[in-house]
Amino acid sequence: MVETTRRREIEDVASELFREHGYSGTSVRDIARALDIQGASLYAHVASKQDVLWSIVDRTASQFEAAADAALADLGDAEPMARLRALALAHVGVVVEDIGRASVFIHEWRSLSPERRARTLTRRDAYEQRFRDVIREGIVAGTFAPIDPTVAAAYLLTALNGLVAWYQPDGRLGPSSVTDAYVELSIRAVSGAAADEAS
Amino acid sequence: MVETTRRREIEDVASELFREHGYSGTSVRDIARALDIQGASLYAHVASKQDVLWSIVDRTASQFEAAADAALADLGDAEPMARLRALALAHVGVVVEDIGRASVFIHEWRSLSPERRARTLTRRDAYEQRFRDVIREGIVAGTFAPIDPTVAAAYLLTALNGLVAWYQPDGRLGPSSVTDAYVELSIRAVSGAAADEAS
DNA sequence: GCTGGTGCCTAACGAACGTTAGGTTGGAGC
DNA sequence: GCTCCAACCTAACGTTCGTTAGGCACCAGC
Repeated sequence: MVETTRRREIEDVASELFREHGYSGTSVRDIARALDIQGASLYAHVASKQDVLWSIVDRTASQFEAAADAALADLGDAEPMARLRALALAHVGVVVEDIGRASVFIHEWRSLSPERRARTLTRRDAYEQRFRDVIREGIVAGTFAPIDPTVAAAYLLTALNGLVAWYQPDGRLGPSSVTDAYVELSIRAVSGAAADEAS
Repeated sequence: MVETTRRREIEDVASELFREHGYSGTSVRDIARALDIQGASLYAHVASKQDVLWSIVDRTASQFEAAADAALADLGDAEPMARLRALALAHVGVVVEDIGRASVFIHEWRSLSPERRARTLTRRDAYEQRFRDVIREGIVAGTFAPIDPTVAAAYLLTALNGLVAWYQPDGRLGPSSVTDAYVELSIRAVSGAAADEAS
C-alpha cells in the first residue's frame, strides 16, 4: 500500500477510465484489464476502489493549490488584472498537463465518501476564494466590471474547467494556443466598465 | 410505455438522481424508492433504465434547439452581438428552467448506447455551430476579438453549462440576476479588439 | 356486474459488483 | 542456498444490479 511505481500506474489508468465512464461506471476489473492483470490482484496495491479515487482527487487538489501559490508568489501586490491572469494561467496549466486527473478532480468528487467529500469541498471553496478576492479588488480598483464576485468567480472557474470536456492533448490545437485563448477570454469577461446595453 | 403523467414523474425524479449520482451511480431501485414503489414496478412504465436516460436527453436536446430557434427567429439579421446575446440568454434560460434535466443532458450523454450517443453528439455539434457562426461573423465585422471561433464557442458553452455545477434554484441568487450576469460575462469575453497586454 | 386497463406487488433470474483468502512465481540480498 | 518481498494468480464470498414473470387491487365504461 506504499507509494510505488505500480501504484502510480494504477492511478493513471484509473484516472483515464474514471474520466471516460465515471467512478461508478468503472469497475475494479475494468481497471485491472487495462493493466493486463486480474481484478483481485489490484488489492495488493490499493486498499479499495474508493482509495484510488481519493488519491487522485487529493493529489490533484494539491497541484491546483501549489500552482496558484507559485503563480501569486512572484507578483505579490501587482494589480488585480495581472494576478487574475496568473491565477487563470496556472489553473489551465494544471488542467492541460494532466487532463485525466483534472477531469476526475472536477467531476468525480461526488463519489467520495461523505467525509472526504466535505473536506474536498472546503479546499475547493478556499481555492475559489482566491478568485473571488482578486475579482473584488479589481472591481474596487475600477479595472473590472461591477459583477457579483461570487458569480464571476464561479463563471470563470467552470469555464476554465470546461476545457476537460473537449480538449484533446494530441488534437489540432496545441496546449499553449488554447491556454492563451482561455486566459484572454477569461480576463476580458470580467474587464471593463459596466455594459449599458439593453438586451 | 406511452406518455403518461406517471412516466413524466419518473423522468423527473430520475433526472434529479442522475444529476446527483450519475447514471451508473443510480440504480433502478433508487429511482423507485424516490417514488415509493418497488423497483420492478417501474417496468410497467419504462422499457429500460437506458430508455429513461434517453428520454431525458432527447427531450432536453430539443428544448435547447427550440429555444435557440425562437431566440434567433425574431431578429434574423441583427448584428452579431445581439444574436450572440440572444443565444446565450436562451441557453441559460433552458438550464435555469430545469436544472436537473439540463445537467443530465450536459454530463450523462456518455452513458447512452453508442448509437444514441453518436446521434446526440451530432445534434450538439450542430447546436454549437450556431455559436461558432455568429462568433465568426462578429470577428469579421470587427465587433469581436479575433479568437478561434471553435475555441471561443467551446469556452462560452461550457461556461454557461457550468451553471448546473453550482446554481440552486432556491438559493440567495435569483434566476434573472444570475442569467443577466452570465450573459454579460459571455458577451464581454468575446467582445472588443485584441488585448495586447503581455502576461 | 362484467370487462379492460392501469398501477402496483412479490419472487426470482443470471450477471456483475467490490472484496477477501490463500497460494505461486521470480528476482534481489545475504 | 535460503530468505524475503513484490507482483500476480485462482476461487470464492455476499451483495447488488437490471430485468422478467405472474398475479392482485382498483376504477371507469358499458
